[in-house]
Amino acid sequence: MATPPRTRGTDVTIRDIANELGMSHATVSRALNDHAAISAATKVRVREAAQRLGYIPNSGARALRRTQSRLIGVIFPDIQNDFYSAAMACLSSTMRQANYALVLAVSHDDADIEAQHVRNLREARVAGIIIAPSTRLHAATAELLAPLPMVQLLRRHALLSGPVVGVDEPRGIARGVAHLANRGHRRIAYVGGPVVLSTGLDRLTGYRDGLRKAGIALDEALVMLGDPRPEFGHAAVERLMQTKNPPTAVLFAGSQLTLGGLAAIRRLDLQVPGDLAVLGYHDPAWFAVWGSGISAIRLPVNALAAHAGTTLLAMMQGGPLPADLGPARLEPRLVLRGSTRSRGPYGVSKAD
Amino acid sequence: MATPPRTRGTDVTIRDIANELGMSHATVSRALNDHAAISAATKVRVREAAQRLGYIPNSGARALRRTQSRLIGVIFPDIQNDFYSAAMACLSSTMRQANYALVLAVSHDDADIEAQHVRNLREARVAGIIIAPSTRLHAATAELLAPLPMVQLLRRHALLSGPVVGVDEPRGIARGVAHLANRGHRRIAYVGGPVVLSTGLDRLTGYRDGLRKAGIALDEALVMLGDPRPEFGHAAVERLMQTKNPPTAVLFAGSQLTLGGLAAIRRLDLQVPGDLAVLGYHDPAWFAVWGSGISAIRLPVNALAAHAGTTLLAMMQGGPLPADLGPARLEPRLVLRGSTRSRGPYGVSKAD
DNA sequence: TGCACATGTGCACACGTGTACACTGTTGCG
DNA sequence: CGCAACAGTGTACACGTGTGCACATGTGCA
Repeated sequence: MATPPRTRGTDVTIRDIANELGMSHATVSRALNDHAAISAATKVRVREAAQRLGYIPNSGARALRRTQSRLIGVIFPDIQNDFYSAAMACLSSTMRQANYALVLAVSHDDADIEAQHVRNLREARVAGIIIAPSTRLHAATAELLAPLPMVQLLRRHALLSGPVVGVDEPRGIARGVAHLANRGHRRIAYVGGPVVLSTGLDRLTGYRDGLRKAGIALDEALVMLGDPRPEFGHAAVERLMQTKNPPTAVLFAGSQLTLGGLAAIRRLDLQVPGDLAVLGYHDPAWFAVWGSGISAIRLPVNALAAHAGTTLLAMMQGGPLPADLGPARLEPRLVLRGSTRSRGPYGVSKAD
Repeated sequence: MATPPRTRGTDVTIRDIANELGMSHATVSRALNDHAAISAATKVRVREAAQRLGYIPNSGARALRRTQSRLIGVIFPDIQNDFYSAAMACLSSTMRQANYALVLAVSHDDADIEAQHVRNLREARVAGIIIAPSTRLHAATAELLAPLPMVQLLRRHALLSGPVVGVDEPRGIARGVAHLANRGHRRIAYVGGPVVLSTGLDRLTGYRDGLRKAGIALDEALVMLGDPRPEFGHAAVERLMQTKNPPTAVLFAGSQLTLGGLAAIRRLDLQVPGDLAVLGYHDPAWFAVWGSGISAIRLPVNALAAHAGTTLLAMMQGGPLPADLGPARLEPRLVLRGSTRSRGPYGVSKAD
């Protein structure tokens, strides 16, 4: 040993490997990156030494050199929402297989928090972004995001560019309305999120379309719009049932709203579907076990997340997007359960 | 302009700012870091120029120099589980305020996937780890984690060191058993996860303790242990109710198990609590709206996550842990609802 | 005037990795 | 035998940031 091993107290570097094997760090670097100009024997020796010394590449340094990190930013308004947590699980698998790590930023639908997250993500030099933008996203945030490969998931925001991977919201809701109308309902209430949200507006549009097609006049008193949290769902149902001409069915355009609405239904001691039929959104797992089951407009969350992830990977490659990737508008599916069963005398009809 | 502005097509650096202001990049660096030896006037000029040019610090380069990143790895077995998604939301807030970003790794309770994640996290030079270790965590993974500041959340693993922030599992379950016994139940079934999991073992211990204190003999036929997913909960209930001496109450030691169990209960058309009382775990939001409500052993998830986060932050500071931080064993709380109401003739007793 | 001292800034190097270019040694061919 | 071609490796610099040290300037005092 001419020079004592470097004892910086920090990690093993390619220089340490080079010293160990008596060669230069350039050779080590090339060997580890499977460069063509390195002999197979050298590669084996280098890999073996790296293993033995416990070498762990420094991805920060690598990113600095390559001006390209292996991080992807995911910006969601609410990770406790079943849709987003399922999407996150799916994205995690997709991205892990491509050797990317996910940086999760929860915005709580607050534009200021979102702005701070975006700033942090840009400082970390993330290679791409998957975002369900907050309702009132700042223009400055949009500007900060503009240069990055980005896919919008479920929600879209006018200030953002890049492909949107979502569902045909109006059609999904309209189908739900049609289903309720077929069950004989004429007074169908709608409880939804704010129309400043793209999803909020699209779903409301679907509600109107559905009513029109069913030949039902829109009754403004049956439309409740507010923030998409359980509390509002609760308040909305209470207000709806207090009117002198209450609805016979209610469509919740969000799983959190459904949750709150069901609490009100329980508090008012209403029978489902006898007193009030319920159609939910997003179909979290517990919908299946609630009472005789809650019918739902189910979003294909896995397909959405997988498509968004694959699209982003393709965008980061830089080439043109393959035909089967890019913006997408998938179809929600109606899942029928007990909460919208026909209003027969005993509520027992199972036929559609 | 003596030299044309550098047009590398990449980001603005402190050198660009220095050129703009006719000073050296060292001064810019010090100004941005609020170094004492820089005049206030210079700091203002530098900040203003940084803002104007759209400078975004490169945290990778900064981490390289400081050998300290602003990333924290979070390793959870399942992000769709209400407990972990709630914990994630809470951690996200805590860490954002301390200017750390969270890298989320979902292990699906698979040691191989977990190992790959840990490897990636170490390559990213995360400053710390919050982990709910997988059941069969590899020894090599433990070794890879050893040098990092780390907090184990909810679950603990023998191969890992560092403080564990969890709950008093045996006590929580024992209280639940006591509650059921007080309601007159003598045949109390237990559906839980595998005992290789620390939580699985602790909860089973609590069940045994609870029975003993209530003077009830353990009936092995009423104990169902398997993997903690809904499917097993479903199968467990079906098997329990097929026996010639079925239980009158069942305690699910996991929210996913409860979900599956309720599906079976619905399928067998059992009345709750008339035919079978149900006590759940984790208390996700929908427990409150299911039927007349599902009683639950509620984990203080926000307190747990906040404590884990704060503890990790303190550990990363490097100093000794303050007295109020470090390992913790919080108390679960019993939340009583309709699913464990007294078995009176009409099941109407609301007392206790 | 000469010196000590405080204040503010620049120079040069370091962090770990990747790569253009130069260099060495070997082989093939005229 | 001389030279070109080639494989394999080393040297040197770059990526963006932080910091020890030296240096310049200004002030107060002997």
